[in-house]
Amino acid sequence: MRKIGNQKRANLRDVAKAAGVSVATVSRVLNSPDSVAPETRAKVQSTISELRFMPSAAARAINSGRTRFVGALVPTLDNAIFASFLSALENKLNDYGLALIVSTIGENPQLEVQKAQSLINLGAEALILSGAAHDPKLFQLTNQTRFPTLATSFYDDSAPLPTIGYDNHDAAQLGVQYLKSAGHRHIAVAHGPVETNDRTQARINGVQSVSGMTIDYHEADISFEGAQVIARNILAQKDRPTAVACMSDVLAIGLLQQFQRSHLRVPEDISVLGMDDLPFAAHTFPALSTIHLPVKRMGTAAGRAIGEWLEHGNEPAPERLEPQLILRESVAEI
Amino acid sequence: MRKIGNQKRANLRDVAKAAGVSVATVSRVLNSPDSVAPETRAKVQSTISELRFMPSAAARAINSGRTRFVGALVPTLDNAIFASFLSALENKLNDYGLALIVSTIGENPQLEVQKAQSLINLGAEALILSGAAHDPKLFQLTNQTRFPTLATSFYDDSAPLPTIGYDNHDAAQLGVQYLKSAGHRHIAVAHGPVETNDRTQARINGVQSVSGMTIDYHEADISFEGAQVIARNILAQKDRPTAVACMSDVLAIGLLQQFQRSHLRVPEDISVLGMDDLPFAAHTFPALSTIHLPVKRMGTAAGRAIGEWLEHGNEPAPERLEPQLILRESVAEI
DNA sequence: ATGAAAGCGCTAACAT
DNA sequence: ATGTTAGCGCTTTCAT
Repeated sequence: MRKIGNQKRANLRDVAKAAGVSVATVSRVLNSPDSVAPETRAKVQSTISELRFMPSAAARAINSGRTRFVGALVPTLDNAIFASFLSALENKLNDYGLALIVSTIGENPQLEVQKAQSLINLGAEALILSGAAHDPKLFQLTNQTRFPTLATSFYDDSAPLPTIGYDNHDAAQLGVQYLKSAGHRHIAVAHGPVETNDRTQARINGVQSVSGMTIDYHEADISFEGAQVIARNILAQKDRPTAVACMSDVLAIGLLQQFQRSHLRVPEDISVLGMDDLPFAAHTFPALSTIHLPVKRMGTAAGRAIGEWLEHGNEPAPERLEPQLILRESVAEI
Repeated sequence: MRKIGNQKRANLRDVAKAAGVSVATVSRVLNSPDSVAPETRAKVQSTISELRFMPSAAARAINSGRTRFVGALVPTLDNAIFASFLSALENKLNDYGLALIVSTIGENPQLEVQKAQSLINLGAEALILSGAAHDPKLFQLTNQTRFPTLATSFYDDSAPLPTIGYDNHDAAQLGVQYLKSAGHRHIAVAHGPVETNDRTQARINGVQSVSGMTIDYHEADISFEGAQVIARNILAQKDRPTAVACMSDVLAIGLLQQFQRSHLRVPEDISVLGMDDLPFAAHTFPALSTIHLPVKRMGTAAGRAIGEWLEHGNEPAPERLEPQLILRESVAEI
């Protein structure tokens, strides 16, 4: 038994004995107070606080089969996009009396399976995933057992899992179309690794769906170092594009800095468009024009979906959230 | 009982029956495989995977008294400082086979007590706090029961709890001293709310410890909006300071933008010094000089401390991590 | 309205 | 090396 310090934690029996009732009665005041006589209830409740009694979640779980927490798997916390999502998710979950436990998995599908496994072992009642690309084993894990699982950060109403998110294809298309309407005909696209990230792939498809543009593709890590590499390559070009569409704000902000450092003015000499709408994006100089991805709303929607699923058995319907063009100062009309 | 889909989850007894051994043997191959004959072990293991058996964490916890997860309470995830800390913490914890569950509490001490309570209810084996200011009830909760609790984000070897962190007083002092050595004699200090944040208070004390400076204090929310207000106030001054020391990078980055927007050059017209060293800080234009707070190392140290405490009973010693001056481009020597 | 008692899935003595 | 069995702290019938 786990004892902390000297006095071991009081349990149901201790309370029952001290209050002069049976354990069943104590359990009742905990779970259905109305079924207990007011006086009895009052006495039990006061004994509970006297003894600082706290029901054991484990013992509860073993009986009720409910742990009241769900797990989320995200690539990283080191990215405001996921952090915002998770904080909105946690808030909504709390409305349903559900706790959230977060695991980070990098971009490693194997690790994801493993962490999903431990989350389920731990007792998670549902899983919330990011993106569409997952190890098949993950689906074995969740699909076969019909384990409540939700995919986020993308929208696809024909996916094997319910999805809640924005359409990455459309988001990128929206950006490039805007660039086109602003008069740009030759642009660069800066994006992260395609191989390991399905959302990036979807965005590139969106870019390609816009006709009548000359487009150079630059792939690098989504990091400031990656941006540096891309900037160097763009700067070295003989026929330089008039704008660069970044598939991530981090890349855009990095480019902003690198261009200015090379005495290229943004947007006079070259335009930069981001994607994500990180908190910082509005506060760079010049302020970044970007595609806003509704991650807060996504977190709230995911929380509600899971809450309804677990508490009322309503299986979630796919939900599509619209990305939005945010015009600030980093793109010029030409 | 919780059953998912049709076939209820296999349990120890099912495995034992199917493998033709006793439940104890199955339990043994799970917990001390070496004590089981190789053949028996092999048979049991194969039955385990056939039946997709997964031990129930709750049942385990109830017996062993161990849940193998710890809780962390942070103000917010919407701040790279905490996100970095947590990801390092989680990594280190994983080395000890410990999982991390994160709760966000804003700047609300009441909420902190409440969330701490639910974490403990849930079965957390230890708690990791941020900062020094907590509701007394929190200490009742943890101190009286000698619940393993660690405080981070500040250092104080005489605190009631073991602390792992940097000295906020020294960090601020370091910054202002640098400004002084660079020739600045009249500076502004931009900081967040003092009332609700003990770390901010400590930093201000550090600022005040430097003599021979004229210092204007500007308090605002730690946000870009807050920075905007502070920038307006500084800009409106007749006798303008030559530098502003920000107690947070968010404030510094906001100021950078606001100053440039008002056609004030940084650092030629006014210097800006940050604190935190957010990932973005190196990639603003001009790049931000700042005080680096070793949050990654702090996360690792905290993870190790908790791991050693829980796994080997070694109570952690306070640990002091040094803040570090990072010279980039936003401060001029005059 | 309350109590007695049977488990839940597992671990840990204790036997063999 | 393996089995038997008594719990762990709680919820939940089923009686009363």
